[in-house]
Amino acid sequence: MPSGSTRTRRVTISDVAKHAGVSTTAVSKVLRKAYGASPDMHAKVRSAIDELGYRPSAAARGMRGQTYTIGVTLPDFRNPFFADVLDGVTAALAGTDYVQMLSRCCNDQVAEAHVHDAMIDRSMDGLILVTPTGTRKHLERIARTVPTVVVGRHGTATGYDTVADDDFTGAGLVIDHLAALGHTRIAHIEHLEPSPARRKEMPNSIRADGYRHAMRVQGLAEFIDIESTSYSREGGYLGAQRLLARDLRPTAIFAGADIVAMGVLDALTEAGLSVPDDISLVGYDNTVFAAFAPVSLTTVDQAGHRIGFEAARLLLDRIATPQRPTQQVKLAPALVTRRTTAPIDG
Amino acid sequence: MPSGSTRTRRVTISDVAKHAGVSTTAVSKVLRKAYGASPDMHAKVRSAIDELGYRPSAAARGMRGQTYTIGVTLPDFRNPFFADVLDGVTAALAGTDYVQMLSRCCNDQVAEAHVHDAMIDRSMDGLILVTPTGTRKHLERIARTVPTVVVGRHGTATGYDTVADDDFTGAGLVIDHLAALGHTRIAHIEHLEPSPARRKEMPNSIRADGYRHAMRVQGLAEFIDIESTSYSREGGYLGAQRLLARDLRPTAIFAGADIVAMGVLDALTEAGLSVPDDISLVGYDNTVFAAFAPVSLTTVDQAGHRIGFEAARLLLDRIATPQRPTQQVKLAPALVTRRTTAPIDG
DNA sequence: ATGAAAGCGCTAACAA
DNA sequence: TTGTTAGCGCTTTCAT
Repeated sequence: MPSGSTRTRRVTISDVAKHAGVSTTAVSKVLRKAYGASPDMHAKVRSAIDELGYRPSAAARGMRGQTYTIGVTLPDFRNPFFADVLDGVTAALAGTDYVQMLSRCCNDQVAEAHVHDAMIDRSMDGLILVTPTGTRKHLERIARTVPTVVVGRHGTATGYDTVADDDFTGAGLVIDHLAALGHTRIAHIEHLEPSPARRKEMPNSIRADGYRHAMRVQGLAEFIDIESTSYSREGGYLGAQRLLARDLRPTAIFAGADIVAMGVLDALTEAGLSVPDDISLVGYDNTVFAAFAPVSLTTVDQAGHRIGFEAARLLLDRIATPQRPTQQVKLAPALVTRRTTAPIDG
Repeated sequence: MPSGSTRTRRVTISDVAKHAGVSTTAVSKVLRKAYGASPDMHAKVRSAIDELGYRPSAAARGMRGQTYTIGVTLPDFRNPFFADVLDGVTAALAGTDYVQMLSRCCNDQVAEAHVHDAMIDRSMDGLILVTPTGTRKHLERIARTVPTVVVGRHGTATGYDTVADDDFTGAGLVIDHLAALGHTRIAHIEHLEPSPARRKEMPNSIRADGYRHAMRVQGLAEFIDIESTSYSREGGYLGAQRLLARDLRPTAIFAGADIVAMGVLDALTEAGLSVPDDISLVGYDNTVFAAFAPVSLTTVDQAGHRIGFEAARLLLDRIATPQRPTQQVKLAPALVTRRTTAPIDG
């Protein structure tokens, strides 16, 4: 709000039009690179824009056309994996007129819905929702309102595109690796998924499914052992404590996420157990934390950068062609072997 | 953009007005809790809003009044300290009509300016800039356009409020602690600040000043030893490597930030040195990473949550009273002693 | 290829 | 206390 004394009126499209001696329509066309403006017109308008230091008001644009704003929602700013995703989005948006604005979703359905609403209220042109917790129905409703890409959830939606890591395969990579090292008592700490409907979509559930499947394929069905807590440091700590209390404790733990592995390490340190001598540990995400030398965690790289890049690419594509059929992109994970896994008799 | 088939027109203020049998002005007043609407009017409008599921368009609001959007810019999403700041902002905004939108600033003056412009273009009501790298002049210009609070920079500005940790004192806490443990060869890894103008404002420079000052006070002037790299893991790694190459290597390292300490630990692990037996290490920020059991880093808590909270509080205050004199809030840091520091002869 | 004019959904003077 | 009305800065028909 201009406050009389200091704040000055913004340069508007009509200032530019007047300065260039053309109509506001012409300026608008140049701004949007729309059809119907001669090279001459372009030049005149461009220089007027530069001279006056004009910048279009996104608010005003939003009332009729686009705001050139992409909204991105994240469940958590502490998990460094998401920073990789954001980098990918940034890379895909570089060179376009689009700007990304972020919000945290709080891992809570109501708060999440508010954030989505807030972005829609602000006329954002498209949304990238990273591992949202909302119901399928809610997501479909959002997607009906604004072009949307959902990251990290599986399944085929009718209204939005999805980009996800192939968590099923990723979990398999972990189990195969541990089995090859001679481990049999391989336990898993999962993020509890209370909603049966979402169990088919959420990465945490898929990872647990992949764990079960791979254990069976390896002939280790009888050793399947899952602790359900949450993808958080506390969840890892609690899950590990319970696993250590078993009569025959596991020789390897597959934590569903690096952040969970952090909690596991807290518990193991406390119990005086060393990794990998006493117990092997694998995470998931390949966050910067996993690469940290004193930790050096074996984990699964799910290519956060590429996930973000693909999501943004799909979104721009959908903004341009809202009618095209939805796409599901699944990216292949890769095992990153470090120093928290060792042969069983090593 | 509505695409004909599926997307439906949004409910507008006139729909609500019609439904409630009142004027749009009345609805607007109720929305803004403005003066001049009877309780009766309130009730009628409220129920119409609920029945129709109306939500105001921020774009339209932005053209005349407020957008109820606070823009927050961060230099880096990987440093978990900033998550604490964001939590504080969120806490202060809870219960208000304001929503925060984030953007990364990339630690680059040009990119940063673009982000600031993007937020201004989107008619945000206020900006919280967390450790921006721009010049003082640039910041003053932003503040002349929109109410602004700058976090993490020192000095008295005429146009914007500031909230910062007392970095000078914080560095002193570290040196006093290490000196009390008998250390004399205490080295520091700082973030290089090329601009002389900003050297008086940036937290990194102030921490280095505090280090020098405290060393002198402790009678350790001759041992002052600074490596200039950057506040990043790579910076810590590089700085530590250089320090370890000294003829007489330091017995303690004060890393300017926890993230730097991470890099130092990488280098120490690589060199086969153990902490704190071979060398003591202190960070700055008290991020979650520092509390992580296998690390257990002694560090300085700069109360990120309170910093964010105060910043948001000041901003809302300035939005309400643009003319009030600027304020500088400086928060006292506290040393958190953990397991990376030990007596020199321990 | 260009411009005039209508209108997007709100807020804020002003009138009643 | 309430309603009428004029824009805010753009985009978009629709003439020319």
